[in-house]
Amino acid sequence: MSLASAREETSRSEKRRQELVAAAFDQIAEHGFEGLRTRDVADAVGVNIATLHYYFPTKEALIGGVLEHAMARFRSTLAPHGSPSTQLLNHLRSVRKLMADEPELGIVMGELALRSARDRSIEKIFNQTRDAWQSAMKGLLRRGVREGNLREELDSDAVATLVIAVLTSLTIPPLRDSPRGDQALRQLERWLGIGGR
Amino acid sequence: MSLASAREETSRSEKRRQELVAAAFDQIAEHGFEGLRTRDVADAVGVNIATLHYYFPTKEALIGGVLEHAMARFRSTLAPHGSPSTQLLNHLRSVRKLMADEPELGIVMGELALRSARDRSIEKIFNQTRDAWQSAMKGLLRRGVREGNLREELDSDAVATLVIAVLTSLTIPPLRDSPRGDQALRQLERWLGIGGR
Amino acid sequence: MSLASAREETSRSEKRRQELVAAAFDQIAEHGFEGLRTRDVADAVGVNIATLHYYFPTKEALIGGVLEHAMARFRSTLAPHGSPSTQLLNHLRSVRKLMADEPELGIVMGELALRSARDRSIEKIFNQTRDAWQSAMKGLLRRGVREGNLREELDSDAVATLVIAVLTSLTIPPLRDSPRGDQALRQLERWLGIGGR
Amino acid sequence: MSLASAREETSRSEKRRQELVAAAFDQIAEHGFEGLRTRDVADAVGVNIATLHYYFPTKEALIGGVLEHAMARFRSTLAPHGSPSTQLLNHLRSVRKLMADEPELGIVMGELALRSARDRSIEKIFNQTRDAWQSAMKGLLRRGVREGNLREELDSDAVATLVIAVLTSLTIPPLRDSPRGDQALRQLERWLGIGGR
DNA sequence: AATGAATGAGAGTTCATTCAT
DNA sequence: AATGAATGAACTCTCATTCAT
Repeated sequence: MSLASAREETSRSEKRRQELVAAAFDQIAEHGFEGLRTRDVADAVGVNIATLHYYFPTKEALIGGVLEHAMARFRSTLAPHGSPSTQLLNHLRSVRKLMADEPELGIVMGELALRSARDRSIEKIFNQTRDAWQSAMKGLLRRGVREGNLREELDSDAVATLVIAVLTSLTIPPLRDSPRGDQALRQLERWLGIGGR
Repeated sequence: MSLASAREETSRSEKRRQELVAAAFDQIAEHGFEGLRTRDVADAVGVNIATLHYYFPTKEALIGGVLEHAMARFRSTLAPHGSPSTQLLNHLRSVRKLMADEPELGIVMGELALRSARDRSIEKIFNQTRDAWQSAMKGLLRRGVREGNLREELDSDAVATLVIAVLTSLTIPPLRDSPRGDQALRQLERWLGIGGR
Repeated sequence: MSLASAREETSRSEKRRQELVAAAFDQIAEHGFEGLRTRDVADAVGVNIATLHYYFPTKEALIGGVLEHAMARFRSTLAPHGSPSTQLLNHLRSVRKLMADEPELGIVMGELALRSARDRSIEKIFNQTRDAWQSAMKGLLRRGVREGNLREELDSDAVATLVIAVLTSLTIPPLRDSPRGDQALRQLERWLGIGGR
Repeated sequence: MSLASAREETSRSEKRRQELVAAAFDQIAEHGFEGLRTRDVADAVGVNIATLHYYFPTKEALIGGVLEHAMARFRSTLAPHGSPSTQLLNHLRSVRKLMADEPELGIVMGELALRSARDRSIEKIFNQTRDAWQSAMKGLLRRGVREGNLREELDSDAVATLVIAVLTSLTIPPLRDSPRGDQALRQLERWLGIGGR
């Protein structure tokens, strides 16, 4: 087998893994963990249930794949550029946009968040992501104050926490779909002194 | 059977219903909807599984009971008195206290919130509660502004939404247990101009 | 419910347990442990597979029931009366008869014996039975020598072991069905000086 | 391809077959037929499961290989030399030694013996081996009597059967590991008038 | 000669629900 | 009002076997 076809082989296999993860993701978004059935996942991809177990030995392993996928999808929103206040504004709006465009991601994150209370491996990854988010946010706020883009009196740590709290609440159904999410964010922007109007 | 014993009979029956609901509530808090088993609920109360079905014909009916119970428990926190800004402060703190003292309620509310995306009957009750909360909050803020306890420029509707968003985020694991919940709330109080310090 | 019907209830339940054990016994006799399927056992009794699990939570528990049953069936052969040499002769012949009349018991004992090498709980019960058998046999031989029914020079312990070895070998297919089993036993009787001819 | 390399190819292929048979043998010894998994066999040899099926089209075929292997291993013990009584003694002791040194062989023979009740092809080979063994033993005894090494009154056929029965019982767990196996054999030697103390 | 990927059939086990008592 | 017994339908996971490469 040539190197090229070996690479092809690898990617074909990896593709199947991702198809399965994507299908599982969709199932969770639609029916919750409560309604996640390995057979439905396999059916959605069009493979036998045994094939699913060939890639993911247990349901738990499949969920692990979904966790990774969701986290990666979410983290990709955190890449910032521009002045601190612009970055902050962009971040708030891109998270909001992400939740509006892909409500499934919000649902799955919510399901994972709840599950993190019962599943150590999920909890660990969740905490890591949250800490990274928190310190990125804090650094952004601090730089904003230093560069004069944000109000002086602002306590970067507490505000970072509050901002994350508000963004997190966007994943919860009552706020996700309604225009209230936008409303809450705009008020936050006002208090932060960014975003105009 | 005398009227008295009939009433007794009824209340004894009602007590059993509530025991079952409480046990189901605990199960959901500990294992999520994913891990809710009617048999475990019956065992926890010490009755036969068939007895549970005598009181709640289906699992859904039992979950309905839990929903009612959780909502009632939560709404009881919303009864305020004192000046608007004091009321607001009290409300923020009592919700925070409730989440700290009874984390199970937060978990179950979270589980129900997620389920509301899939279950019309839950969604309906959730929306009602949210709307009642929102308009109570809005009224409070408006009165606060009118009476001079709160800043003039405050847009009562947007702020009400934001406050509810922050309070809601307290039910989510990453914020529930850590001191960050308090941190976020204190920052919110500062922005609202209540709570001193 | 009256005491009588309670007793009836108990025995009806016990009866079902025994039906299931008997069916499992038959399956093992016919197909070995290798071919033991809980579904077939349930079908043989005419109940749903879930009913089987109502009585025996796991397959292992069912096998435990079969073990008990087989052992009890076997031990019932050990009840002796008459003079020692008569008892000994009776014992040899009744074990042989048991194996000839109920070859299934021999097969199942063989399957259990092999499994005892891998399963501590089976091993334990097997060893107990063997020890009880060994000491009963030894006592019988010793009394036989003392009462003059058996040769003086006989080493009761070694002979007891040998007798048990020969009887045990009767459960193994090559000796079980053929007339060779009888032949071996008759030779043993001759050496023991019992059984005439 | 030259003749030499063709032969090499064949023998390399034969070697792989034997590796697989040996691995299957070990699996049966450790887990019984009940726990024999073709995948484990392939893994033990370090080849893909599909490779196993290249050499043995079905699991039955693999078991056939194990049967042959076990029988060959066992028959090799039956080659005797010396005077009849010495040969007999050697035979008893070498069988005992074989069982003590390689208990796996005993286990696998036991598993095969049980399976012979259900599998015609195993039964056939088992009967052949047993018959060969029986007539070799009988001839040995007859010659022993003729040459004055063994007691006159001895019925060679019955005694041969008995000896084989005792040796067979050595493969069964309760007698295999304990010192009782030796005890039984020594008593047998005493009755045969060979081996002395 | 060897492999990765895939599968059909079936394994033991679970669970909400029912029903006679 | 309460129970023991029973069940249908499903669930996750397993295994011998196949096939394209």
